Amino acid sequence: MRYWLFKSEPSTWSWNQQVAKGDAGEEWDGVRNYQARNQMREMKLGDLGFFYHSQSEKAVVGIVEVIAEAHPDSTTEDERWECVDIKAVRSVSTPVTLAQIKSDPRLSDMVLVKNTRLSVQPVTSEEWKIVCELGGVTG
DNA sequence: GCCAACGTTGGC
DNA sequence: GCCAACGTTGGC
Repeated sequence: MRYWLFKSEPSTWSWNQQVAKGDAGEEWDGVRNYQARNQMREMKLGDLGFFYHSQSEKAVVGIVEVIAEAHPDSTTEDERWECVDIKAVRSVSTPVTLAQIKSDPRLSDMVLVKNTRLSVQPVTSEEWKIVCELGGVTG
């Protein structure tokens, strides 16, 4: 089991929209970046991820589960691009803000901090645990 | 709205 | 294959 982080601008695709999809979930499509795509190729069914709102909110707002492994992105004919499907698992009790993450020395190596522009990122199990605690998610 | 960081493109 | 120019992302 591995952990990930999915970044989205709430004006493009928000946590509320993801939740509204329910267990059917949704393609994490539109990724046009090789690094981000490569992360998705590594994902396995049942892996968990944080749902992060960039731009105005800048906070981890929910937890998602991978429900389909990498497959062609239906929004393009270009076969280079693949994506996974994810569904909302639960909201975090308290959104964990970027400021909080940055101020916690235990999280200083998070990709979210070090490579701000990568939209799909790996999260270590240690980081996962800490952010869950900060978010009031008891597992 | 600005700008730094970074990825991509294209000329050579 | 290198690198300058350009475009995009995202934090502030």
